[in-house]
Amino acid sequence: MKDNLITHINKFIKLDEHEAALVCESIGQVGVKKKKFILKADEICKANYFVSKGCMRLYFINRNGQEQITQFGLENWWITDYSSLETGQPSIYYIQAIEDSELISLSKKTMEELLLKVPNLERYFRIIFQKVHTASMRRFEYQRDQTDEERYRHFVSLFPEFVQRIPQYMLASYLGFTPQFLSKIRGKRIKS
Amino acid sequence: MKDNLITHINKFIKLDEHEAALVCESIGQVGVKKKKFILKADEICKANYFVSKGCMRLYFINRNGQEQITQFGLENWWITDYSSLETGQPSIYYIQAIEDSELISLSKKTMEELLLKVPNLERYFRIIFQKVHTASMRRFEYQRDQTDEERYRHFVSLFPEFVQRIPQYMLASYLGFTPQFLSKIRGKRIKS
DNA sequence: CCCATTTCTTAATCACGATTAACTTTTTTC
DNA sequence: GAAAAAAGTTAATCGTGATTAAGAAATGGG
Repeated sequence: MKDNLITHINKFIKLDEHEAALVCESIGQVGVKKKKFILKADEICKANYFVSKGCMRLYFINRNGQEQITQFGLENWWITDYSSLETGQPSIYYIQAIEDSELISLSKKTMEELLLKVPNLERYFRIIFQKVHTASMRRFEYQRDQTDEERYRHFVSLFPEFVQRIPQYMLASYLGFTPQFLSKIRGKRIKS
Repeated sequence: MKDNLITHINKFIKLDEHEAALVCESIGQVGVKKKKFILKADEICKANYFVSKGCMRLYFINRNGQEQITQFGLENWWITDYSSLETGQPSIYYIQAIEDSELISLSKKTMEELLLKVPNLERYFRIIFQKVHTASMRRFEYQRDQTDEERYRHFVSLFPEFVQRIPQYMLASYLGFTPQFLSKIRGKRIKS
């Protein structure tokens, strides 16, 4: 499983054997069963998690008591609450497994040490964050340029297989509307 | 003006004299008058820009022909369309000066060369992107947890001085609603 | 295989904020 | 300092998607 991360890193930078070994020493492996949490609100987020298998979700509870999914963590994605991880303040987020998953964990402290031992990894994480930022901008564009219905249809056209993997109410939450509305949209589709 | 960038970098990492000199050699300076553009839609974004003085805005035109501001670039912020910059594809964005501004530009090619000469900068940009990502998440939370009116009042309470610096229609666009609606909100406030 | 829980559907009513349009005020330009 | 352009206001109407509620279907655990 640790190989997945090494492989991923090697897509962006070149690690020599020694560096790869250092990375492997520093990281932990966690198996998470479906519906189990690795972070809950009011806890302090301890690590950054690389999803090597399965699927996670990051969400918070809004003031109406509804879950607001802000991110899915699929294979080869990092997932965490950076805000809590960086500041050491309690998180408002929950991170939960949608499927039985395998994670690689990298605690804040270990990450700092590892970055000193393998400075090359700064480049890896710089590239990852840059990609994440670009994706955020893209998502923002859609949010501003499309109606909820269009955004749903667009998402389905982009990720048809992923849509099958998760309950619809999670997709509705991620896209920013209610399950009832999603059901309404889908109802239309069948009738036409 | 180049000093502003060096100072900013030194807040996060330590550059020695030689490295600072290399950075200064690599970057360009641009003065931009109010309302002038450094990027327009359909152009390819050539550089990343550090705002050392003034204020910029990043926006695109949505399908209804309205400007959608996605980001302001204040002093000590980087601003660019990373998507176009990375892929070399035409941008959909405009980057325009809201005030007379001073920018430091770093072209893609030069940035790549500079990162090889001063690997330490990978860390700087990693940290910057991580901060940007955290800010995006925060913004997303507000988007999902507050009504437009609440988001406006919250923004004003966080950045009262900035709100004075920009036209209201730009703030409305940034916050994702119409100038008319903003006007309505403000009307309420005065009456109470 | 059955009961409990989770997920999805349908429909009626409601509210936030968009749209349209006309007008006022402020800022810029010459 | 006058004319033009840009920015802000107000009000009436409209539409998207929320809310509420009740029931149907699917899934899962023992």
